[in-house]
Amino acid sequence: MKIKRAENVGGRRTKRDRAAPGNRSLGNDKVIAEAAIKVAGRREARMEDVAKLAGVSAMTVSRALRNPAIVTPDTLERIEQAIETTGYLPNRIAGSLSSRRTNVIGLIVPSLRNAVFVETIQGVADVLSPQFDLMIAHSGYSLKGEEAAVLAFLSQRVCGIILHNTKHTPRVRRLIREAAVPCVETGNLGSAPIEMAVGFSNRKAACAMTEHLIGQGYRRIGFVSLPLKENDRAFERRAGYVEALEGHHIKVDPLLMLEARPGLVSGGEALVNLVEGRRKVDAVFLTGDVLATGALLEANRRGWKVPDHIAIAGSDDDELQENVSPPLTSIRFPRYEIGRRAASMVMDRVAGRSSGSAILDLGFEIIQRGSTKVR
Amino acid sequence: MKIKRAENVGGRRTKRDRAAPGNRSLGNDKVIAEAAIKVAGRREARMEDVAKLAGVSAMTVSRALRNPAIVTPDTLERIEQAIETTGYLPNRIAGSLSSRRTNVIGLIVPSLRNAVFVETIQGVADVLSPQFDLMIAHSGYSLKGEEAAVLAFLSQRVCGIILHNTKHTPRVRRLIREAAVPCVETGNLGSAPIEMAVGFSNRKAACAMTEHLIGQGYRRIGFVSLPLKENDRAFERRAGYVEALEGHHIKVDPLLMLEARPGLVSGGEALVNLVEGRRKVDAVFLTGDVLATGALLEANRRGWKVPDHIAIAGSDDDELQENVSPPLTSIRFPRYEIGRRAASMVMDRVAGRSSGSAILDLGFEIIQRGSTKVR
DNA sequence: CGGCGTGATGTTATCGATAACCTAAATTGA
DNA sequence: TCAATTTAGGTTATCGATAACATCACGCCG
Repeated sequence: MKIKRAENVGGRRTKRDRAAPGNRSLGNDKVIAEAAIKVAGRREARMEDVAKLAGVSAMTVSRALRNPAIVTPDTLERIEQAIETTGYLPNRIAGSLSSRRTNVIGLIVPSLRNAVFVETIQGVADVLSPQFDLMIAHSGYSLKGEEAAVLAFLSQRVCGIILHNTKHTPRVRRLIREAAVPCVETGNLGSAPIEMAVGFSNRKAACAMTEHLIGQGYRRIGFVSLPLKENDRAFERRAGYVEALEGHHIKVDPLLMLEARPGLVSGGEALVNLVEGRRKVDAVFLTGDVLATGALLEANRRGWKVPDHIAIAGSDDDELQENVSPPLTSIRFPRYEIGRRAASMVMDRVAGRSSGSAILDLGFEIIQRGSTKVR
Repeated sequence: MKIKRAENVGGRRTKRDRAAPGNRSLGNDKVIAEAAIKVAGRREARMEDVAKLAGVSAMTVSRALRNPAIVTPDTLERIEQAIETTGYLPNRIAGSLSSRRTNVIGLIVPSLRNAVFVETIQGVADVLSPQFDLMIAHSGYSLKGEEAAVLAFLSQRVCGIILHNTKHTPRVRRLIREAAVPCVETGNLGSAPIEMAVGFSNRKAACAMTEHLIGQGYRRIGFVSLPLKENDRAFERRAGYVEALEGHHIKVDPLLMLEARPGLVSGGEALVNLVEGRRKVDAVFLTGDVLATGALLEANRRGWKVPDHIAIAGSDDDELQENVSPPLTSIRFPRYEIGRRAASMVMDRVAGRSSGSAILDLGFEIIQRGSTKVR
């Protein structure tokens, strides 16, 4: 991709070239130039080339591309023709520098390995294209990683940022504010957003599920989440679980609260730990990744009757949880919709169609299925 | 983001500004300027500002940022200090235009909804960052969609392209060749790549699985794939299935070959269609998305013994197929590794560390588990 | 001791587009 | 009918960095 600017051929002319034309053989120079062009391949067409061919100025070509309505149909056609024959491809880098505005939206997710983030990405991508381009980075679940990604995006002068997280380093908050880039945070609603936020309350959702279980008559309810460290989602969910228990005057037992690494196997292990542990449990609420599904599959393997021996509830409902046997009681978050909304909020702000802060709570749904019994 | 260049404040000075300073009150102008700056917020620092503060030229700052080793430690420190106090953030748009080279790699996948593509993306992202930024577009499984994405990427002047697909429109092939952008195609190996390719042969893999089933004693083997239209992966896999049968002189029965939409439910339906159809079947090979898992879950729901009543084999092995009961016999493709390799191939080419075409076959693995019986 | 590489830094022109301003012809309207 | 406005398009300077070349001060060596 990198073409050496050999001999200034077809490229920049230094002052000296013009100032001292006599310091070398002109004829010879031209020969060298043509050879070099051949070696480097045909130089790509610029707007100027298109303009010349169409008999107009570059500015008119620029206008024709961005707002065809303001040029004469006749001129427009000649320009289109010229674009065709030159094979011209607009250079958005140059356009962005000049207009001080890109059409790239930056999106940062904790990881691409986790399907729940991907659903949101798809929502974002569906709404953005084809008007905007999407740049994606992953933070690796770390705040420092997020900061690095934000810095990279700001250097790229993205015109908007979507963060799949609502917890950030102070520097990230400051950088985004100072750059005055439209920013939407998605996912857990709770703390004050940098600017706009769309998502749901993990605390409320976990609280609602726990209350639902209590409502079904369960009293010894285990809770499993991903590790709480630097994971505000898991943290909030546990808070919701505790809140529900306390609200119903059920003792909160630390031995019933586990952290598990992501993965099916890990979910199964957590279930076994709880069921075979020192405390009696009648239901387990596993939240995050595929923990609940893993728990159910493990219960099936061991022949534990679900929900009679042990009830299992999950979160982040997906097609899989719906189709295992018995199907899992779960929480459905509108992840795809969150992506779509986040994208349109950024787009609106970029286009100047909205301003001010905004928080959009899209809620959640408790879905009762066969893995917990109905009173 | 878009700041109006009001009154030329702090911005461009037109010729007239300099040529006719007398056409307005200078003193007043300055007041307006300061007011406007306040409204628009502090103007962002440029390299020039940093340079001035550090008492060097902009070029030295540029050098310090890109190759710190070539500036004096003393100068470097002053520059770092100046960057700190000005809050300078490099403008990569400007840098890219000037150097005619970006640090953005474009990646096009059919869809983000499908986990198998995401695994490759993660591989790409892990290798690319932090040196390169990643731009992602989805084609929506259509060749025209891919073409649009390629055009957008070329306009952004990405320094490399990774296509998760090996079938393209002629225009795409031509555009990428003409732009001379390093390009890697991932996934199905078969046709001649645009430049480089890394992946596996879907045909060989499906053939191997079918032969494996034949080796286990199965003779009436059903085959289910995603719809073949515009999906070279599904197409190739069916070809491999047919090839294996023919190689063993087993009659190829069109009634045993089904196309199914993606999704667990769809896989279950396909299984039922085959098992309850007019033809006897003793094994079904479902390839693509989560069809095989869906089939197994449906068999469990109906109480069909797997593998005694019906054997089930899948492809695109994942943690889920490994953990259902019975665990699924499947094909494992090194998707994450493919992403990593694709990324390094592009990076090498961008850095000029390699050249010429390359095809890398990372193969596959047949994994025998409980859903098919062992002879 | 003078010439000459070498290493650190400065100067200039340029990358390819667009904002802001400008002009001339066409159109309107009173 | 002729000034006022609109329309279509041209001109110029600029966005913020970097490539290529220029320079200048050393230190080294024969």
